[in-house]
Amino acid sequence: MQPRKSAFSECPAARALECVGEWWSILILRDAFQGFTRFDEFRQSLGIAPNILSRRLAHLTEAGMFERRLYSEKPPRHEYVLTAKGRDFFPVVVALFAWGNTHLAPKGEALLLADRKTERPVDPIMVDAGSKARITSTNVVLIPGPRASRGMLKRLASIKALRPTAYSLEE
Amino acid sequence: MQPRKSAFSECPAARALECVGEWWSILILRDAFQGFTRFDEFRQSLGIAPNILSRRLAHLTEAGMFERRLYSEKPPRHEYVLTAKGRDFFPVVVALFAWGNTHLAPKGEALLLADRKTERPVDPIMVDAGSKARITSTNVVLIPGPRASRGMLKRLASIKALRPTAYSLEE
DNA sequence: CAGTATCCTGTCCGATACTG
DNA sequence: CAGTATCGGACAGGATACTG
Repeated sequence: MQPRKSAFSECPAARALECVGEWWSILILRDAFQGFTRFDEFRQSLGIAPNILSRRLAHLTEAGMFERRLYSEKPPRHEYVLTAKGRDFFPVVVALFAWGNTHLAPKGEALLLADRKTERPVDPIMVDAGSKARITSTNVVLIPGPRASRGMLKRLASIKALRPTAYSLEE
Repeated sequence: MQPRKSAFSECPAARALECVGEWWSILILRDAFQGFTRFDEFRQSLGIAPNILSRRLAHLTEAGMFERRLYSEKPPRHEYVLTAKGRDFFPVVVALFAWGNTHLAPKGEALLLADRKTERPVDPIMVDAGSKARITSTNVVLIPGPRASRGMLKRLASIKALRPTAYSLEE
């Protein structure tokens, strides 16, 4: 991820990408969610070059997604443990996973997500925590938050004026 | 995104990244969800170089996220309309957005997601469509799907043997 | 086992100029 | 307005060799 100066680092999604925008970052996190914590576990699982893994791990640690923790004194050995921030990234991976399974699985899924206890497959969707209403591109909008800048307010106003059914291809 | 040969393109999340792994792709989609459809709308909104925008738009169109549709005969003008596949990507953007707002907002959010009708902020979470149970990294696992390969089965077995509470940093 | 050190290639991206 | 053409730079990622 090159440094980005776009006015749009005001958008949380854009900021998120500055954190995990590299290809491998997300896959490393995916494996971390499976319980992987060690260098070689990641390396073998991903088939990634060690220098690259080292770089990405360092970056993710710096970004506060992992904590590097000593698990053996001699020889000194570290493991990479997800922080709260890292763990909270889970929905992103799940969303990506679900989308991939629906739209990119070449005739049938190779992998499914399942409840840990019942082992029954789950079908992940986004809902509002309060109302439990499903969140889709048609029923939510962006609104200014407490720290919205002047420019952001203007932008949001102009968006409101947009043809709202732009994404109504074939429906 | 360089071509990846890792055995792990078997994972839907990895395949998804081959589709939208570039930085701009997701931001373009984000804007598309706001109702943007035209070249210059994207260009101005993102502050992206036209050649790059052209490339990304072509790639996303090829990947089946957008459909390029003629909206004016003379002069010939195209707009980029989200397909069903593209629209289904929304949860990923929302998840990214929510995570960014929680963990990267420097004292207060500039933007919030809200219900389109009531304009009340929503708090996006992942749940199982059936049971409505919340999906977290601790209560779901990967299981083999109908098309799981031999290698995948072996891999999943080995994961099961992993210390299951690896991500229990400070909790 | 857990990395670091080098070298190399690809390409993503930025800037800019130009066209119907 | 909606792009294409060209050039250059930065860096992610690959391959490989080496260390405690």
